[in-house]
Amino acid sequence: MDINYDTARPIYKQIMEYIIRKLATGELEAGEKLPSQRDMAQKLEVNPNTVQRAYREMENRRLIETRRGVGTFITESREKIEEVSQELSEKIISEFIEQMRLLNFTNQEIIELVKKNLFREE
Amino acid sequence: MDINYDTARPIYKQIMEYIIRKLATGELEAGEKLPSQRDMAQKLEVNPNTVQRAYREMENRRLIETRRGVGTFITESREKIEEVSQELSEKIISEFIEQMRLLNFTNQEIIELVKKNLFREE
Amino acid sequence: MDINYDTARPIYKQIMEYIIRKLATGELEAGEKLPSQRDMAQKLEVNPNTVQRAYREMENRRLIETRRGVGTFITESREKIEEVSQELSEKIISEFIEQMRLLNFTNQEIIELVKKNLFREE
Amino acid sequence: MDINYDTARPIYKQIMEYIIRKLATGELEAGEKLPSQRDMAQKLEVNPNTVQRAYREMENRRLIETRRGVGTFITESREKIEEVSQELSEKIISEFIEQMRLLNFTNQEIIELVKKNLFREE
DNA sequence: GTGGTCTAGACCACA
DNA sequence: GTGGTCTAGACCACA
Repeated sequence: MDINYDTARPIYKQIMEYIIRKLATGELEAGEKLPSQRDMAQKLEVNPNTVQRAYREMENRRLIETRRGVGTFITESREKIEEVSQELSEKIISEFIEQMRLLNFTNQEIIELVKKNLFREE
Repeated sequence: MDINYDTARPIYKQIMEYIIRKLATGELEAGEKLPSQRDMAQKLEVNPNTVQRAYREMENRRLIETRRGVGTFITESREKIEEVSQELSEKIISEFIEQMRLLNFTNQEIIELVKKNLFREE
Repeated sequence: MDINYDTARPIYKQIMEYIIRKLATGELEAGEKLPSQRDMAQKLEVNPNTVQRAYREMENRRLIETRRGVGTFITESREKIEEVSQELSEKIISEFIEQMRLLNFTNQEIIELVKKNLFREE
Repeated sequence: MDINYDTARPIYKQIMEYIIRKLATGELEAGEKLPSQRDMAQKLEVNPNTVQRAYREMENRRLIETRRGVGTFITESREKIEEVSQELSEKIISEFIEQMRLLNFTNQEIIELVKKNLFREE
């Protein structure tokens, strides 16, 4: 994972999205053990507080569970994982559309612009 | 214009984007006079300092020109306006695509998801 | 005369320096009549208040004299003119040297850099 | 550093030039950490907001990088530092020459006047 | 502890 | 009236 220190995007959110992406793409699975906060911090070269915050927020959303003395685990609930993954992509798409609408682009124009960009980058 | 006071998005950036959007859609034109800082602040119900910061950052980008004692004006350079407008939509689209790619969506899936969302909202 | 609206340099000072330069170079002479504030403002496409301020400051320095109902005149005192002209160039030079010294340039380096720039611009 | 509170020169610009001068003379180097906004403000006896503005403008020019929660650092790019240092002295010299030219001084006269002033001040 | 945003308000410079 | 600078201080986000 590449942490981007320049961007306005907070690091703890980058970590959360990194994990949710891994869930969405199947690289991480239900019940799997996550690296300890300490290890994760070291691996990402990031302050342990920052990892803690990311884990805490994911725990609040019931995406992960911390078992004292044992470690941190992805939830066993596949529904929960599915839900969070969906949420992430839904959010990305709807924010994108909202912003394009503010620029007065029509549906057709939005589709064309997306296509153009998808091809250009190949 | 709707200022969102709750969001993480700083007000001064919201003001900047509001003006850039108006330029992109042609509601504001090259050389046009902007409301004075005080008037804009009153209209948006924010502090004049906040408006000033938005104006100042746009001046640093050469998008607007301020003349002390006179007022604040959109640049005369249509190229500059075009450039900044393009930049805005380019940035929105490429960030969107980048995020979708990270989620392992294929080009085809991205297009389908965009279409689905565009129609659903109608 | 070209007024520069972009610069941080206030217009009224630009007007003052413009007139002092004309005195320094002999284009304007002792006792000569200046354009009325109104005419000057029109010629320079500038707010009459601005011209008034420039005239007022020059009057404070006894460089010009206003005779009510008659007009505004350069002082008759050649010494005064000489003094103000000198002052202007002295000020320009000593501020320049001070700034270069702050950058730790030696006398020799300053002279070399000035020479290089004088030639380059020819 | 001496802040001049009386002058027309804004404090935040004085801070910027102070730092750029330190870069130009090598007292500050690429990658180095700057004092925190609060510390710098206390040291200079100015308001933290004023320091922040100086830092922010330098960040806009990519001269420094700030990381929230971590601190403020000189850019790693030696080229950038070189560029900004050069810019500063270039600007000082060319503005000086421009003003002298307006007073109809010849190249030779400008050089003589500079020399005379450099020696007088010793 | 470190940076970021915002408000309220004073005072100034300029046109 | 219009923009520019600065202070004091609150509150937040992040590491």
